[in-house]
Amino acid sequence: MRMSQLWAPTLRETPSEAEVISHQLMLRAGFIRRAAAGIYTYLPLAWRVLRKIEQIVREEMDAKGGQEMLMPVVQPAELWQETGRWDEYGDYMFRLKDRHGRDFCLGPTHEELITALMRAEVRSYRQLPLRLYQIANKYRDEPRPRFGLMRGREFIMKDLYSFDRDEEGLDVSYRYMYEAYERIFARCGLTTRAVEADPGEIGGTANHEFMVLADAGEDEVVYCTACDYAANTEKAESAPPPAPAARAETPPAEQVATPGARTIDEVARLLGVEPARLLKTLLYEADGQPVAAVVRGDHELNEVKLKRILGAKTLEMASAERIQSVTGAPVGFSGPVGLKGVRIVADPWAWAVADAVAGANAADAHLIHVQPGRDWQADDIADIRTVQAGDACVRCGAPVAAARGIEVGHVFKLGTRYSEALGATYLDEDGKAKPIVMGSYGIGIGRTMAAIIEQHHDERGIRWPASVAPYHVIVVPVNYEDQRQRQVAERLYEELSAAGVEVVLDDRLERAGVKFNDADLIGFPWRITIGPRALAEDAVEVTSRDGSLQERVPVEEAAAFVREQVRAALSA
RNA sequence: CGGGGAGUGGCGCAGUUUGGUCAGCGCGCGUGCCUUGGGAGCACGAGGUCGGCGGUUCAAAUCCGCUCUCCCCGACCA
Repeated sequence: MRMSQLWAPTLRETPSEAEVISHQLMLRAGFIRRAAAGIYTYLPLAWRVLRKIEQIVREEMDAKGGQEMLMPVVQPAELWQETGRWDEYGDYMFRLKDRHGRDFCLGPTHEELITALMRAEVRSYRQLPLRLYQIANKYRDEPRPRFGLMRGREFIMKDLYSFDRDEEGLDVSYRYMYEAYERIFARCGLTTRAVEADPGEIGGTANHEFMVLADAGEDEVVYCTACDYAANTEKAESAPPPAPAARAETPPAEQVATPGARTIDEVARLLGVEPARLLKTLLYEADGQPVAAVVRGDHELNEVKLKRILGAKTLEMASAERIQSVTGAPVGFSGPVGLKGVRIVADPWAWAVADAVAGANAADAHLIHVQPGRDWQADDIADIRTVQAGDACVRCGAPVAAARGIEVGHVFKLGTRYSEALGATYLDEDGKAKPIVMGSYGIGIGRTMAAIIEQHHDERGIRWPASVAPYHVIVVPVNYEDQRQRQVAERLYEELSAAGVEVVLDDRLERAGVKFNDADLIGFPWRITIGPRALAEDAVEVTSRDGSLQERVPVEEAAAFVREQVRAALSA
């Protein structure tokens, strides 16, 4: 490809809409353009990268017995009504009606459709297992599209569904996918970490998220510094508090005035005690019912955990009015002592504070010398706090670390939730109809591209790993109008093309600086520079974008040399 | 949805407080000359219903009302 022909509209300035580096660079390097919020056109360079990622995904899916297919984007409402997700999805789903007024949606995922397919087609255990996948657009009307391709409303996803006879079969499919994912992301040049995750609404027994560690990540993960425990913070477990020593005598609880002190910090400072001695009491409404969650003053409540423990469909913080009516005190003075008509959930660490300070449920007052069991009771004592860096690992006790992550893949054991809802059964050897045991495995293709950029860039632009680079090499004659330079450039371009190397010739009549900057911005892994300095010795300069290579190579050997570099990198 | 911010040539922005020589700057774009090792220089030039609708006024980018879109912070997910 000649640069004069390649449509890569690079921008000198960063469009103001872009917040994270991958989004900025994709815009600036001429990879994508926005069509609407969260909806993008992939320009030629991006499409080449996406196709390469897809190809890696295909190869690894096929290697694990996956078979590619393609399902419709437009899906009938009936299937979604059968599983109840037509209502559950709410505004999240793009909906439309056909000319007859029948309801459809743009598929946000394909469990319903493919399970209905299995229901219609699979009769016998002899037809199982099946692992079917597609790479297709998904549609989710995100409340807040963000960060370019990181969170779009239309996005490309690989989704594979496994269908097995039983749990053992599912275990095999799951392990296959897990292994395939590790290979896929490694081949894309990504450093990922598989973490345990909250299954959310989809349900199921086990699931892992594949996280790319990057500052731009929307998730937080914690991982053990010693063992291999790693989990999404929303699900990560805390090690329980050490068993209390012989319980010291706590003086009787006593109310003290704390005028205006509402926050943990304010109360701690006013009373001269550590935040860890305080009880933080947060009031929520779970499915409309008031709930008090008690965590230690220096801990954070984890709403996902609380929601799961309560088994609630909705969970939101109570309004100031609600708090006033439930506790009899304004916001900032709630405490578990004497709370009536409220379900109290206490974190074990809060429950373990023997001589605590808590809100008095009265304006401008707190209680000191509060003792669990004596002064207050909990309806549930359960892990509801957010793990923090430095906490003891739940598995081995070593300190855990925290990092931000981008979720690029998610593997789920679904079990029989969908097959039962939709009646997808097979006849087993014993002649009995049994629900198919399912798994679901997604990879965000566009998000993977964004994540690669997050992990591979510098101040000049993108630094594509060779495996997914839109092109491998750019040939840059410093001055294309110079006869000699032009001849050498054209020759190398042809030799490399003939050798199967994906090469771009920058034949534009631009100044060298412009060409170098575009090359760095777009991120070609290798550059061959043809200029008077090296040419005086019948040589050209070969450099790699990551800075690891910088060599003067004779013109005669240049094509072979670069071809070998590319070959070696691709087979690595 | 709640809270904040922004819509002015392709991109980045000024101008809005205090209506009236405010349709302006930089980059980009076109033509010519010149130049060619890290986004050169000179000259000429094209390009904007100031997001939209409606009001106030002699006069609106500027004031008022409505509306659309986008971005950022909180609850979801590949």
